[in-house]
Amino acid sequence: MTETLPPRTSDLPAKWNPGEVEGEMYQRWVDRGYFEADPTSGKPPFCIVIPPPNVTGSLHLGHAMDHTLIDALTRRRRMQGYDALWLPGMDHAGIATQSVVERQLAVDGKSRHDLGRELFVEKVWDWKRESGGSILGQMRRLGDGVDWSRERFTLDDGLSRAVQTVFKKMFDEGLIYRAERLVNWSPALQSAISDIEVDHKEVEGELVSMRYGDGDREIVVATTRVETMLGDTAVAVHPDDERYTHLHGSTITMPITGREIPVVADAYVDPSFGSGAVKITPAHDPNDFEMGRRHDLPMPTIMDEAGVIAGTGTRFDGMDRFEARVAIREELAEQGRIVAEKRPYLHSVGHDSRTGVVIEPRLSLQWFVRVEQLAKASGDAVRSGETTIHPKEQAKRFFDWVDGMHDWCISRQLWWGHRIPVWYGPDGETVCLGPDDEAPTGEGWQRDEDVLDTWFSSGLWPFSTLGWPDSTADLERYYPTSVLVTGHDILFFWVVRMMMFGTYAMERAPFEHVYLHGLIRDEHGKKMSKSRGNGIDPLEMIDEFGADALRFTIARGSNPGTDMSLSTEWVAASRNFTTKLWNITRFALSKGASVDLELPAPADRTDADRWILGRLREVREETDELLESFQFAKATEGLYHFTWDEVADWYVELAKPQLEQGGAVADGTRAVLGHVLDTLLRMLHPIVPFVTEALWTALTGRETVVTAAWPTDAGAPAEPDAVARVQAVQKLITEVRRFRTEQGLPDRRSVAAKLENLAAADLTGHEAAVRFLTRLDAPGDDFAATATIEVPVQAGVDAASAGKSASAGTSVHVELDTSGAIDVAAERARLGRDLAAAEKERDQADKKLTNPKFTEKAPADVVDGIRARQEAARSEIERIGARLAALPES
RNA sequence: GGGCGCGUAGCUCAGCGGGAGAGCACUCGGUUUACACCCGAGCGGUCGCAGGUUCGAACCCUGCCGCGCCCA
Repeated sequence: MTETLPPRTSDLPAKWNPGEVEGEMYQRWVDRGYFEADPTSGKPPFCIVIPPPNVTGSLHLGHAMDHTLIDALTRRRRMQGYDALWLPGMDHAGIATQSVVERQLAVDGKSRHDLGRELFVEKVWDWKRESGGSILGQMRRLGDGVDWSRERFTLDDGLSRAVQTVFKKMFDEGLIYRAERLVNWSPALQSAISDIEVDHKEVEGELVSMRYGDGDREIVVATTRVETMLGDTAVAVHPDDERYTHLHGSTITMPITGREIPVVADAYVDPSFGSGAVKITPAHDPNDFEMGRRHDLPMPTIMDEAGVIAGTGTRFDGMDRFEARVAIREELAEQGRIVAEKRPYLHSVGHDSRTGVVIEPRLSLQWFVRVEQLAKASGDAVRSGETTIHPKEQAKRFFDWVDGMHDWCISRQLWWGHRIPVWYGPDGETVCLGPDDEAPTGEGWQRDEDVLDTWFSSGLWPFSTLGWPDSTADLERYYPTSVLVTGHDILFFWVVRMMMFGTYAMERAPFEHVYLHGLIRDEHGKKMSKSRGNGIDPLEMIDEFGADALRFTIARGSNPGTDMSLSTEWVAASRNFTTKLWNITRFALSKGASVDLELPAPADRTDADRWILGRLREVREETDELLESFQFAKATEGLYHFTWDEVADWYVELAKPQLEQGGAVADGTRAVLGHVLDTLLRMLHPIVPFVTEALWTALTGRETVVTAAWPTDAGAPAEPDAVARVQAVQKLITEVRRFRTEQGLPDRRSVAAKLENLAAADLTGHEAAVRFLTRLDAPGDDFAATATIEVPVQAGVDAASAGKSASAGTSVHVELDTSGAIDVAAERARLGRDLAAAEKERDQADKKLTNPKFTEKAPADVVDGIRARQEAARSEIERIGARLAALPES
């Protein structure tokens, strides 16, 4: 599999230009079939189905987030030796897609009715072929490692068979029924929609109190929707409300229509709200509908599908509902029937989430899924642990939803979608057909006109895409899928439906894990929206910074349970990271780093080698743990800091003198560099696939990192003494640099220095590294120290515990010849700051240690730790005090 | 109204019982043969407020204030 190619070291350009490389690289991955699953492979299966994007949609940051995380999971599993399948596809988006084509027709002044159903649907297919699915091309830009050979579409033949099969099964088992109900009706779409497609928003309306009836048979009712009075068929009062007892069983006369409507007694009415009497419009309000059923009231519909008043026999027929609201109020006012008006009156109103139009509850004949049993099975799958929801806080939302779910209205008054497979016969027959049944052809048979909610087919996605209802090898192997990754805002849309259908049709929940990520917001945590103009186009980010930079930003920000902020600056910072990775690899290659060299034997490793190999192992283990628990942000952050702060800033720098040294040490350094980068690039590959592919193939001369093995044994056990010595060296270097900076000694200016006490500090052999990284020259004959830095190092502490020479509290002395007087004020200030810090440290320790309760009750190791800190602080204070005293008067 | 979550450096966020951290921004210095998409050094915080538990609280508990999301 890893055919060896000639080393490409020399091909590595000075700069990483993602835009020039990514497209071609992606195509190569696809051509070589890296992303194709193989059910015959004998490897363990791992499967993720894409949360199907909408065929009309284009890639936005929400997708980018889904896809980055899914791709990271899938690529890692592939490297771990799984037969990894990420199955792509789209849903047909009934309403959205139909609307697109209807808008095109409208340009020519036509409607779908001018074309007729068959021709219109053909037109939509034409649109889909020509313009639909642009998101698929955009997924390639992101680097999605999907199996294109298994791409599916909810309206393709196989998935349509699945829809019809499950519909018939549910119909036959009484889980799907048709009924005249009050549904959420969108006058804009002229279709029913389901509960979750309705957004409830607070709006400023009006509360109008008006008087019905006359004389001793009058009653005051209040409403925010005055126009519905045309459809009132009763006034309800509480049975025990003495104000209205005399009216029970009688009728009152309606204004405008002149109809006589009954006064009914019903305990649902809250006598303390308003007048205690409620107008009842059963065909236009859910509560009134229930009341109407209880009292067997007539249910006249007073509007047409577009929300225009119709069939009331009043002059308001033909008026839009909002226009009528005003007109009727004005007429009632003229009649002196308006008792009170409260305006603005803040109340919650349902809106069609797609068009923003106010929902008009409408009495109509629709198809419903009886959800009780399905919802319970879904809840049980999570309760039993068959499916685990991450983060677990989200499980409660899931339970609340499935436990209180209403029947699901699945019919839509559209043409684009899966047409309901029910035929009505001339003698009132109702026949539901499966996909292989012959449709009745006799005289008078008619097929149901409606199509199914798109989410009916999306709900089958985890198994319909794998071949169900046929029992295919893919279905057998990849169902249930391993993980579903999606935004927490989608929980009720896909996740619940997929869970319901999976537990029903497959008798197994469709996912082992559900990972719900947060949403992407702008740099100030605000929701991105068109109206705010703060949206970021992921494709523009890819153009400007490369796909890896966008992916890295998203992965780095994706903390479970929280939304993330994103801005151009942050993507730029991620791009900087890929550049850093590029440069350290390029440096290593230029110095002959290789994966083919043997790591030096443990005894031959330098402290820097031991340290970085130990850190590599720790980071690898942490990364594994974090990725297994969907903690993408922490895993990514850990790799970022390891790469930049440890490998680049320290190991690469410490490697320079080692390489300079030549011989076995230099060879060992080349091997360690090769090993560290090999491992690091593999670990980063799932997150930043492109740059790691370019670098890893250059480093190793092998074909691809996509199918390279995930590191399982890289690095070496941590060696505390080596770690301590490297930390001591780092501290020493930093202190010298501080001194140089504050004394205004430019980096390039050579400063002669003597380093003393290195041996006592257990730092023998590190002098070259210290000199190299602090630009300190060896003392010449004319050396005359003008300043001294004393750096307490703790190298000996760990060495002592490891049985070596104890040298706790040792300081390294650096004597410098700055060729002139030093800036005493600067030095005094620097020492003063250090002294204050040490005194604060000592005071805190003193306070604790003089508190007998602390020494008695706190664990011994904590007390010991504080003692050690107190000791260190005291000697530091003493040391600084001496230094200050030794400074010349300023 | 119910539920969930969040208030930590200028901004965005980690930390969730024993030494206040990161990225970005900012200041100063730097044409160091991997990198200015960079390097080095720094500045910056009564961890929302008030109580409580504890030897010890950013972290646990209670209340309050402010904010976000979901559901009704």
